Amino acid sequence: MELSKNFEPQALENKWYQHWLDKKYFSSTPDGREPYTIVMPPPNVTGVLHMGHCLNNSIQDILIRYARMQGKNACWVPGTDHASIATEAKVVGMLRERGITKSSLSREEFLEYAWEWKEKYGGIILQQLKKLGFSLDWDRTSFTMDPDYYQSVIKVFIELHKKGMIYRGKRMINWDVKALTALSDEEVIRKETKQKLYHLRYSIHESDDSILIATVRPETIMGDTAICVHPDDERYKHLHGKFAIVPLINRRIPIITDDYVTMEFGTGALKVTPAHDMNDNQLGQKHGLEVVDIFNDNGTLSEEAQIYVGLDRFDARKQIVKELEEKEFLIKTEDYTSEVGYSERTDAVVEPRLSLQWWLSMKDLATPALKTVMEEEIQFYPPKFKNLYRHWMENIKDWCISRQLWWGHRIPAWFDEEGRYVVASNETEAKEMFNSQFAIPNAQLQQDEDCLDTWFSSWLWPFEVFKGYSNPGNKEVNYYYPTNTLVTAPEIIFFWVARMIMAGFEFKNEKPFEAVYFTGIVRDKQGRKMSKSLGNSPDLLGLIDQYGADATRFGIMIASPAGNDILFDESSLEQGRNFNNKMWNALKLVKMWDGRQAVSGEPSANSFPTEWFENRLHEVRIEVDDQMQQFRISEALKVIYSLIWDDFCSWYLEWVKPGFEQPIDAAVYEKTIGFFTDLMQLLHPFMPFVTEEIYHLLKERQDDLCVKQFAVAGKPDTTILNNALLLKEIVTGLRDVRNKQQIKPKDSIVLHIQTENITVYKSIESILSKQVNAKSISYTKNAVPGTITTVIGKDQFCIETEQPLDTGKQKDELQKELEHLKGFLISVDKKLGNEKFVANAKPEVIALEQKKKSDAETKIRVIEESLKQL
RNA sequence: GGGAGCUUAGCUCAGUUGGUUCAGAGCAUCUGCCUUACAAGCAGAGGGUCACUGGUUCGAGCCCAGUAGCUCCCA
Repeated sequence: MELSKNFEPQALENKWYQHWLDKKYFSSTPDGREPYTIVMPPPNVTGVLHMGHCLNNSIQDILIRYARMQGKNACWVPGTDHASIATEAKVVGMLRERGITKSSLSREEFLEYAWEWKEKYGGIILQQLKKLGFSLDWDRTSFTMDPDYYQSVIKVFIELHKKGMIYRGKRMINWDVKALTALSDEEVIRKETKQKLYHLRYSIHESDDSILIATVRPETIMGDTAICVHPDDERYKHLHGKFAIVPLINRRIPIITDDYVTMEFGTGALKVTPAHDMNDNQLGQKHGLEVVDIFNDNGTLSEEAQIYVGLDRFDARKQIVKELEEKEFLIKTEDYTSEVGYSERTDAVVEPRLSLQWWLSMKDLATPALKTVMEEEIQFYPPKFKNLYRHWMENIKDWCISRQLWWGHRIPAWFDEEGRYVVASNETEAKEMFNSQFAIPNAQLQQDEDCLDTWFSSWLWPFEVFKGYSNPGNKEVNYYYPTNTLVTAPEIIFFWVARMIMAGFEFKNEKPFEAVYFTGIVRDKQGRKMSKSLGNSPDLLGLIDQYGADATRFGIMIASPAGNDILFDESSLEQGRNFNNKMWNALKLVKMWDGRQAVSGEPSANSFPTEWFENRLHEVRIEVDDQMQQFRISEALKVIYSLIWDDFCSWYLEWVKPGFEQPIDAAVYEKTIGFFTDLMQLLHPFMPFVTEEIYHLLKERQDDLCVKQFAVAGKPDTTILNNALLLKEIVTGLRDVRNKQQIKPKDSIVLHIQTENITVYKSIESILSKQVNAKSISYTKNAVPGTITTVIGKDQFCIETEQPLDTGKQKDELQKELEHLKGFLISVDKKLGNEKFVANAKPEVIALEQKKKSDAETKIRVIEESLKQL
């Protein structure tokens, strides 16, 4: 069989993915095995694959594949989220391109377009995930607006309303004047913005006096209902209890005092506009101020403003500044920079606004959800996020669950013309309720126009993907719920994670998952978050084409410690690609031995490498198990990477490699194939394609690596592991000497070893001579004159070479090491001489120090002897 | 203003209850190699006052306090 020069991933990936699907390896049904369940954080239907998805889902795939290979019934559920704001924006955009405005359509017509859009584009991201080899149970693909799911969301609303937890309330909200919707705080992006601070003169009622206020929003003066100063501010004490006159509209407003005001800022006098500023609103409530709302929902001035009615807020600002200036109310303008909120979706400046919205009371929901995390019934990885979570949960605010959108779950509330309402699952039921509650038969009812916040549906995800709410107690939800692990980004810890935990307890009486693994945020080389607007996200599909899916997975995982941001750099994908080639070439080497084997008379001759590697595998298996249990996934990958590249390729294969055109011992060959197989299995969850391919090329097989079960790791033999460490150390040390003495790789040496441990050396002699190109190895009691001497461990090595010796250089090297050792010995002696150390330290620590001492002493003696010889 | 976190090699980061022979990896750098699996490679090497200052301890990169710089979240 001819193997290509390098590993070529492209064709293999599709082949294997299709094979796995055909074999239904990713499908799960409840059975007697222990389940291992992950529900995928559903990406937006508007989404296209980006680095965040790649990282997030790679981790999930690794966990799922690892669990599957451990014999668990692994179930990974895919799906998408309807994303009301984002999707509605996309649909509106699509309609605009076709020359259709949303307002010209009925709700039903609009939704038809929206579904059309969803059917066409909504599945793209799921298709893209297949490219990365993710082992999702596709038959379980869910969508937050699937019919059953939709009904569950509505029922949940009704249930919570019945419990009195949902209410309507006028609240200050973040209003997006472009999307005409309320935004949660989290959907508002604060940006440093250059503005102007206008100093305006308000005259005092029935007086020639006046007061200066400073504001960045002069267009809101028509909504002013007070001026507030600090009670201790000497400048304004004479004005306490008086009234000021709002310029241009001449409204009389009180001058109030509150220590909320910062005396040093601006003029120390604050105009209070309760309808249009969060802080002013609180101040207004505290002081019982009038509320004058001067804006329409699209950000234009309303009748209440009296002037400039119908003009946009920013145009109005310009006009008003001009008029204020002309009428000499504007005293001063200065540059000022502060944070302004922008809509995440439309980038419009967010308008704080009073609005009648639906709210969910959170206090009772938060209590068990906080407790379960604090008591580690749900574990956070890394645990530092517990603090953040606690802080948020302890200061939780009610959740505004209504959105002024059509795409989503329509709020099941019916109103009559007088504004009375009932919450019901349909209109018929609503009419009955109107009859019984208000004694109005056959009322004329109108359903609420608004939709529910998307998170109000996705918080049900962990159980509703198994129909745990719509069909409670069914076999599937009983088997898979609670799920095992949630993998998500820390930025949605409040939006989603916290709320899923609340929903779990509220509707299932049980936590939704056992552990939450928070990934980092993927940033570019300069540390900027990857985003569409910055255009700094790499083309992921392009990268997969270029490097292969395995290399892409490797590249993103190797640099991704739990919970820390990762700076994405293409060079780590290169590293992944090189790793593929390394394994591919190792395969080529091993395949060369196929059919070139001999049954050796003495199997023990070559037993050291195989015995060592077997134990090394045990050791690493245990380590990887431990790392995986702690979600130290990139560490686990690093350990496997180094096991394959360094231990297997660089050491083991070199040790067992036969001479040119020589046969290999058949037993060693068999073991080597076995080791290679074990390595591929260990790496498979991380890099599924290349490992499956090599698995099948190593040997004719009927089964697939994808579902091959891990054997239980044996107990490693430390003696042989330590002997190998010694051998490696000696080889490296001698190669270093060769390098420093400029002995050409092709020139052989004669090695004399002075040691008390000849038995160990005998077992590694042949490997040693091969690795350092030694013609012969002999053992000696005394240093050999005319040789290069080096000390490794406690043993002395004399290197005989035809090269002329540089004794000066040799002496310097030995001298340097001697000094270092002496210094070291002093520090160890000091430690051992310290009574407190001997009294307090653990016995094994003391024993260790004593070993250090005797080792150092031996080594010093050996070096001093060598120096004498020179 | 409140809260959280970070600062370890030129760069990006590991470093698990404080205790191996002066702190690890990848990339980058330097030296030598076309050695028959691999130059996308092999064999070596250099490089760090663990931000700073104190404290606890026999012992601190790790624990505590303070200082400086940076980042994020909330108001």
